Amino acid sequence: MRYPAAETAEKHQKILGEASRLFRERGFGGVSVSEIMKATGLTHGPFYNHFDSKEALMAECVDHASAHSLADLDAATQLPNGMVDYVRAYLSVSHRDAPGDGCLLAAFSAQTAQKQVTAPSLTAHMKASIERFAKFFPWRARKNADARGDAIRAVAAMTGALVLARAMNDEALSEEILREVLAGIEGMAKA
Amino acid sequence: MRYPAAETAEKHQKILGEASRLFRERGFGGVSVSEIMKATGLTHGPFYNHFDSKEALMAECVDHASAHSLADLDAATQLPNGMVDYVRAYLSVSHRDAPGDGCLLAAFSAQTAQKQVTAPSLTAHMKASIERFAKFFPWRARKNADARGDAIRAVAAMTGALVLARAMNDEALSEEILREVLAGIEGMAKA
DNA sequence: TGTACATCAGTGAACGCGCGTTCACTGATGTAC
DNA sequence: TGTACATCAGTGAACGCGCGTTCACTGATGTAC
Repeated sequence: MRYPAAETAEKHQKILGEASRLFRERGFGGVSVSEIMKATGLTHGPFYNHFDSKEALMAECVDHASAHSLADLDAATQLPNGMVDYVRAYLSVSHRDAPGDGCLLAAFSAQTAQKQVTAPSLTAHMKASIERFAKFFPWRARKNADARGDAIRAVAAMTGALVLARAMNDEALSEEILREVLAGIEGMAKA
Repeated sequence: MRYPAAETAEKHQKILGEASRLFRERGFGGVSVSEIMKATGLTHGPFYNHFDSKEALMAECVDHASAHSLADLDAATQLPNGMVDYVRAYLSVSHRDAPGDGCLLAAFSAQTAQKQVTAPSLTAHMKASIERFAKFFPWRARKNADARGDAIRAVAAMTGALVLARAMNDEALSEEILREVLAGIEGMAKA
């Protein structure tokens, strides 16, 4: 049956949101179109009223996650101590345990089978993250400061720590990874 | 037909080697049992003469890759400057472009759908890597040196850099990530 | 304002396909005598 | 040493299943008059 015009756009966003969450939790191959539509509260048929294919959805999901994530990062740049707090939240147990709402670099970077679909957005997101960190993280002042290099090192260490912490089945080690990498980045900030 | 006894063990190893390579290149879900057996030079049927299931093969593959990888790392600990050379090779373009022979932490850590199967081996591999780095990497001497913390930071940064470098579609940025993270770790070594 | 009709998102059965897995069969190898 | 037979890894067709995708149909909404 025909539905109110406003609902169509809403449902498109609902599908995107659910898919973005599920894909980050279980990977692209680990979630079926039917499952995404069920999470949205619909049957699988109308999926193709909204997206051309599962692959097209994946691409939109990476962009969707990137936009939300960058909004959080941009908010952090405007707060006093916001960037350090951002890193603390990134390397927290709660972020580790909530991949569905979490970092897209950690969730999608290793999905090599879909690199063709994800690489453009992941690359753009990486560039944006490096820029925000280079400009807004309170690097400890020093001669010839290399803010961009430090930003890359911080982002790589954060992503690696999160991915590794999620993969461990030893809680103490998992938390130690998060804690030690956090300490290293905090050490790069002004006292 | 029946085959010489020695060939059976050889074929088991051949399957393991091919699967270990393919899984690292394309992920567990990106490679079928048939494809692995074809790479081994057989039809898919006898797979079950060697392994109980695809899942059992995955578990053996992670162990197989870990054993080979730790052998390389242990060799590096015995050479003068071996650990720094190991990090250089790890953060090289050739390692980035050869995931099939490369780091299992980078290849398997983000395969969250298979965590139950991979976590024990990945955790053991992470612990072994941290220990080797803490003990054998030539950390710049200082009071109250925190070798274990430094080792964790180095391994996390290396893994993150490799995963991110592989996910980028911008060659200059990809190489910059490898180069900057390498510079950071080299800076932690004695001059 | 009221009526007749076109629209189109949602339904749910169906499609072809490739997957992991099974199995009856083959036939050279290893073994018993 | 020679013969008869049991072994069992490999073959390739077949299985059930869930996947991504398609489609004829439904029926409340929006529109034309």
